[in-house]
Amino acid sequence: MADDLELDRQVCFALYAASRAVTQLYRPLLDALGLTYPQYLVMLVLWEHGPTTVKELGRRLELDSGTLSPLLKRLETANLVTRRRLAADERSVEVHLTDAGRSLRSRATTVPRKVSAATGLTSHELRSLRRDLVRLTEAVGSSRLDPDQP
Amino acid sequence: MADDLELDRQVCFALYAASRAVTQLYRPLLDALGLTYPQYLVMLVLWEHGPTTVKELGRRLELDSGTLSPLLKRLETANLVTRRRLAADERSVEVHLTDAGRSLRSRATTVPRKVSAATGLTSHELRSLRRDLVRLTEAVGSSRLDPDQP
DNA sequence: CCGAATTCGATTGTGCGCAACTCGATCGTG
DNA sequence: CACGATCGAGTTGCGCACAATCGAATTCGG
Repeated sequence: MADDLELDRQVCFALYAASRAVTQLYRPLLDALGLTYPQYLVMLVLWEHGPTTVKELGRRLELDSGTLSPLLKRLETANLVTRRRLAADERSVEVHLTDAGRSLRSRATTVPRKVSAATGLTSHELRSLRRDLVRLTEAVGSSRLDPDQP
Repeated sequence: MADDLELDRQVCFALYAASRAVTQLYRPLLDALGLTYPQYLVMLVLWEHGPTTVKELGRRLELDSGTLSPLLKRLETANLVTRRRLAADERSVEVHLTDAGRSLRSRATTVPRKVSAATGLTSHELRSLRRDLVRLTEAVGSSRLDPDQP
């Protein structure tokens, strides 16, 4: 019905708009570090876990090599990471922080607090929002919608 | 601190991942209609409100002309919309549905129900999630973070 | 072992998002 | 009315996302 199509903009569009708005919030902070938001996510994984294969980055960030390969190439050009093939499995590439990549961490520590303050939500609301979003992502990830089914 | 950087992936990453997961959920349904998700949003506005200027589409969808102009050109090539300058203000371009664009609406009516069913959330949870997302978007939209401020 | 299937990463091509810019139309002020 | 400022679209350039494909390395089944 027409009503369904009007209502449709409610949750899904809200999610789409919120995600872009938050990315915009990060932009000036990350510009100062010379990073984009996806690049920042990669750096977060490397800061937290150390050397990580491309496959593992893809698993943690839910991104594929078509996104990660050129992104990592740009981080390498920026002298923040290096890549090397694993001796144990020459198919795998492990991403390592450079000294510059490691030292960038200290300049990034103020980012999360600024962002969460700007959201205008309490930490309780943020936690509740996160829980719903994770549930949504998990439920949606296991669905394969068929356009011909009801 | 290091802890902050780990926590940072919590809400913001959840939002980023959920948004992409939901877009993936739409993809097979919209592929059957020959639309991308942003194109579908434009069609929703046109189905609901009729002829709309590019500026008004941008206001409703929070997209700028750099995104909308090429998107509308593709919808025009697909024969779903036409564009014409307003006589009253030659700067403005009004977007109109073609007959094919109007008739696509009936094939889109099943999309919202399929998507909301696949989210695995109750309608109450979806409403609560939407409310938080809208608040987040509004709070974030009025913030301009300065990398040099605390 | 050995050939087929799988895995990993990179590449290609398309379509956003968004900043920065251009250009013509319009508006505001003197 | 003149003219500088502003406005609305469009264009350009860059960096994702993601589907599809490729090639090399590895694993698996017979």
